[in-house]
Amino acid sequence: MAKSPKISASHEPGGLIVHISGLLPSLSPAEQRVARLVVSDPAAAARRTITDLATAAETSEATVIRFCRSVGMDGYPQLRIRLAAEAARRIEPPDARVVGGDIPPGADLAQIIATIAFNDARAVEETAEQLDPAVCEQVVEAISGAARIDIYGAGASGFVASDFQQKLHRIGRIAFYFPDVHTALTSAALLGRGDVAIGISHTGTTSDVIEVLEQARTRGAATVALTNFPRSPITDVADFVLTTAARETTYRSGATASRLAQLTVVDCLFVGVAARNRARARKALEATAEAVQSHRVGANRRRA
Amino acid sequence: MAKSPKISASHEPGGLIVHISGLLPSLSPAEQRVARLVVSDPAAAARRTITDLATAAETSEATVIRFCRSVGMDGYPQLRIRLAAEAARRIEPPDARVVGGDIPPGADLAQIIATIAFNDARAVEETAEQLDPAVCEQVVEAISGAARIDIYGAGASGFVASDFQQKLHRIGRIAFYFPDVHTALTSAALLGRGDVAIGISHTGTTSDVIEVLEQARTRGAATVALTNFPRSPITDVADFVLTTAARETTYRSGATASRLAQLTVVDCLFVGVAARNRARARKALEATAEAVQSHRVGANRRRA
DNA sequence: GCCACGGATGAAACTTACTTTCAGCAGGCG
DNA sequence: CGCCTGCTGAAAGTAAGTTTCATCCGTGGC
Repeated sequence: MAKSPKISASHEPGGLIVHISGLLPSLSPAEQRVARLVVSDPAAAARRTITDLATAAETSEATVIRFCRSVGMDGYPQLRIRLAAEAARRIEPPDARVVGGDIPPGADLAQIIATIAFNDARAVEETAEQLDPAVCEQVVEAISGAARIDIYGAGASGFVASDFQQKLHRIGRIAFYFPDVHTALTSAALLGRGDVAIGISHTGTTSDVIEVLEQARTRGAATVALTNFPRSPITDVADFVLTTAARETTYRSGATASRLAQLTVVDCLFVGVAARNRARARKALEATAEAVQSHRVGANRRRA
Repeated sequence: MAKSPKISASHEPGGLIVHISGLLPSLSPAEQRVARLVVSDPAAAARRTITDLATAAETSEATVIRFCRSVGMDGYPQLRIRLAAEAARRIEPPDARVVGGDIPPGADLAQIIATIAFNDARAVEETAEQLDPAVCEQVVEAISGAARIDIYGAGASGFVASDFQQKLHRIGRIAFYFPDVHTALTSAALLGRGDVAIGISHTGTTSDVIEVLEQARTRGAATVALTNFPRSPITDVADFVLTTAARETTYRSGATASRLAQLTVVDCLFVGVAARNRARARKALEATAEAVQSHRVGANRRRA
């Protein structure tokens, strides 16, 4: 036994494949044939049955088992699983999707999907990373204690504002959203100390939203700005500034990345508020879910 | 695909786990127990023998096999290998953020943010992975050639529907969204061959949306469903099925993950449509951007 | 309320895959 | 030349995976 009673650790930490390659010369001829097959295409080997692999290596099943033991595995099934895992790991990481990049003219849909998803996911992750928990905490506290919450947003950001309003409403907070500037201004004029006003604007330059937020601030409400640009005008009228981290999206992406980033922030605030009073929030959510139940039809189909 | 000449394809190239999550509600109770075990710890499942897994799921081996078939595998060994590969691919996120998991009661805001962002980003990525480009392509083609596009969605999905409508409108496509069922039904009744109707429902069980989509189909329009559950009722009335891959979100997350996933799909379709006629789309977008310019105030501040 | 039906389920029979045993055989050495 | 040693595959044995089938349970029709 040239190979074994040694305490050289059947460790093989990094790569099983590498480990096998290293052991190759110390294996018997028949086992080497098996090893070569395995090393050259681990994924394919993982798919084969032991008989299959034995045949391919022009040897018997017994030899394959011996090979498994030689490389430190308990048996063939274990080897198979390890191989599958190895093979999966060494799959090329996503190709050259330029972050924040444009979509090349010749791109097919699969590429488009990959690029968009990559950028969208990145926007969400990066937004979360740069969010200041301390500021969030303060905003959550303000919202939790507010008598009333006004949320402003125009265009695309209006969707997010509306979403936020709905969320807060569902857990029993008094929140409003106004699709119309004039109504919003009127409402802002009625805010006072103890109320909260939230303005959402990706660019931070939407005059309508800024104006309304400013009005709210004058009246003594705590103002919150949600924007992608920490130095944009909207931040001048905000007590608390929360920023998203969507890279400047090209016109083609439809600005969805910024939308997703905003929604993520909104979700964080929402969950933060809900967490402050679990019992009440849970109850409210269950009640609202119950309410739409009659508008749902039977369950999913079984089988194919 | 035993069910209809549907174009939705048992695709699942990206994530097997995700695929299983989506199918979960369409599985029988015993199979669901198996599925939950598998989803919650794929790596562990891969290590188990079929008998072992069956015991853990408090069921018989036969059910495990049935489960394998239900999710599109040939048998248990194949599932095992795929599972091992999947598990290896997803480099375990360092800390204990349970995917799709609940937020622990004691969590501070920083944890909440991290958890939410992680789940949201994952939903976006996984949705993109399992999207079938071929189906997308067909939908894009249908939209591009449509005389008119109706988009339906209720509640949270209504936001997405509305967003989609606005996007298409911005690049000069004739698209409509109806917040009200009656109006929607009326509109659907006026659709015909060459028109496209798109129904959005996370659960796939929203009767209002299904009803309207069915009406549209009867009138000869091409129907598209966007849902998280590939076997849900809405897919019965759809010519094309597009699925999102948001894991079942806990009540606390406010279902934002599913929203983001839907938006991502919508964005892909939008970009796909826009890419079909770059010049025209670009021009339209520039014109619309121009239009809101007067509602923007001066640039961002420099310095601190 | 009863019955027929269909789907879900696990026990058991069955098949296939994996593992062990063992005898043959090739090469090396006295 | 004969014996030993270690490699090897055939075949036996065991465990894992798969199929079949009887039972059970809920549903809807009469």
